[in-house]
Amino acid sequence: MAKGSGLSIDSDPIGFFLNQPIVLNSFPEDDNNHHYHNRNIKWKLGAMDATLNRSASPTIQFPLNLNCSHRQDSPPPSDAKRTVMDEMDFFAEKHGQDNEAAYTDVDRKDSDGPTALEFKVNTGLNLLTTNTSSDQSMVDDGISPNVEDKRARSSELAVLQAELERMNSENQHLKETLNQVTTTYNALQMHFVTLMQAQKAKSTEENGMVDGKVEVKNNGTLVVPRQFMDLRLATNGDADENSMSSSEGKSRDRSGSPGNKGEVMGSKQQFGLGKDGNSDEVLAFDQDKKENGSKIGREDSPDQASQGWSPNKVPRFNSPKEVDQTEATMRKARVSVRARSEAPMITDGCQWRKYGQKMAKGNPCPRAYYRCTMANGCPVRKQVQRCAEDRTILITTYEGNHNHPLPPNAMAMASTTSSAARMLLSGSMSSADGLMNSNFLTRTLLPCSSSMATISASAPFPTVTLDLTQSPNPFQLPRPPTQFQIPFPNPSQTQNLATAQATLLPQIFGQALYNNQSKFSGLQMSQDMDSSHQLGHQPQALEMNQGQHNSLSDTVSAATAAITADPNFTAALAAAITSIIGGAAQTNNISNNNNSNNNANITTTTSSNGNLTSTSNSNSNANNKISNSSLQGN
DNA sequence: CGTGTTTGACCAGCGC
DNA sequence: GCGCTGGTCAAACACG
Repeated sequence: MAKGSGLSIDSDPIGFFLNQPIVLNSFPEDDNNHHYHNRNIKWKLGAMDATLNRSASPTIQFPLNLNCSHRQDSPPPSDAKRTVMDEMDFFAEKHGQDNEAAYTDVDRKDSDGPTALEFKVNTGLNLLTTNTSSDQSMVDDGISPNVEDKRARSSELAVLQAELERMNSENQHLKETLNQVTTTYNALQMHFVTLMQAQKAKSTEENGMVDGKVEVKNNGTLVVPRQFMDLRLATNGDADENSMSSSEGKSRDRSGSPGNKGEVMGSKQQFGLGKDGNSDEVLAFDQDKKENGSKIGREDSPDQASQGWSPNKVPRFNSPKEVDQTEATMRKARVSVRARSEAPMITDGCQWRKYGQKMAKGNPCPRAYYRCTMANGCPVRKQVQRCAEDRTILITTYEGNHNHPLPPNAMAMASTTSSAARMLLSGSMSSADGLMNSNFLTRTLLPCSSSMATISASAPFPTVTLDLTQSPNPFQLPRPPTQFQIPFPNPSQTQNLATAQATLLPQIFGQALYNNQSKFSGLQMSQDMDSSHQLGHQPQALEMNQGQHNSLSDTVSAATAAITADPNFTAALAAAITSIIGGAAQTNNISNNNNSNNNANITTTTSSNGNLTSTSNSNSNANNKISNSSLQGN
């Protein structure tokens, strides 16, 4: 099996081009949609400015503005109503009907009239008119004794202004995000085109896309690699990947000339994405390998491979500060999946190469280290270790995001881990406090606390543990009581069970969004659209529900975004879980479903020991030496 | 022969 | 500085 070089990824050149990290990218795929967002943003900005201006004006009545500003829940206005309404509705794109109800009184009045344009202009005027009754009294009363009212209004006005400013900044942020997405989208589109062309020309040409320089001589098009890089850098997810990969610093240095490698790596990594099936790119990679003189297995192409995932390592990327920070954080984020499995590893759809094994303190079972080999520079690593307490439980800890397309059956786990990691990071980013992470997740995932996702704020890196093992046997999970138990289908094989369960997690996260459309509908829409576009068509995705699959990663990303932004996400998540509980069985096409009682638990706890739950004391003397025994014990 | 695994050695961070 | 530990490297080995 040629690992690095070819694999079978070729089968799906483009389909999985979008990985979690790029999720947002898809969103603009639909031109209409894209434009739509742009418009919204502009509108919102414009409206806000207008509002501010108005507010400045002595004649304007703020109450009206206020109404507008609070209409976040309202849906996107029809074109006729765009003006002020849009401002509020940026997030509520989907809620068509609600909008109507949400419109301010003023708007309603205006809306009565068919004239759309007038609204815009009149909004201010209307305000006057509208408020007239009350306000005018005030104005007229300039003479009136209600000076206090004026003061109250002025103070209110100040508040509103502050609010507006806040929203303005928010809009700015959104705008930037949109730009990124747009950029990404363009890049992807270009890449897609390139790939298509490459496919055609493939047989005849082995063009030299070496290293980062993808000179598309033959195709006459783009600098594919670069675009990818941009993509990844541009998007959030990217940061993850980059960060992960970049983190590998030190060890690499050891093996190879650090200087050059670092740079080379950078470019290469990005190319890693290129593997999507473009044989050309793959070849390029191989060449790189040879040049580097490293084994294939060692993807060490100095780049990524070397970058161990050890938290200590310092990112070498030249990426922007932001990225660095993000990387630093992402690098540390880990997602641990506890699953009951007899197999040495749970099937997550990815290809892994074992690069180490050693005894870990506190666990008689050796810990195995794996590296993703689906792409040369894929920074994803995972540790597999059996639970000391219950050897039937396999603990798989993932770190990093794949920088390459994933097969359908790998998407589930990847999405799950990615989303969990992002959630974790989202919390950390906002709080910048490790402890906050746990709190955040606790709040988010398990408002009530408990056992499905375990968050460890201790340890060098934040870790989220998704516990998919809930067993009927009480002893097996010496864990806190389960708060949410999501009935997962019960595949006949334990291994599948783990995967299957993991598959649903993203849905849960994503579902929260759906239940919280008022703010995240925008993302959702994009996702939905994406799912149908996703650069590609992913024939392979057929195994799972296609739509489900396609939207999976997107949904996860959106969920992450939601978590980050929405303080009320907990409620949304709870609702999502509730809904999923009802429909999980149907939505998930996991075969062999039985109605058994297998449940997946998300536990929120803080382990003192780092990641996984504190295993007992069994053998504290474990040396670093690797024992060949038995991780794979079965 | 190519690929993946094993495993002793090495390195870095951390606590004492 | 020392020891412990986690993580990775890379030569040797195994396998098809």
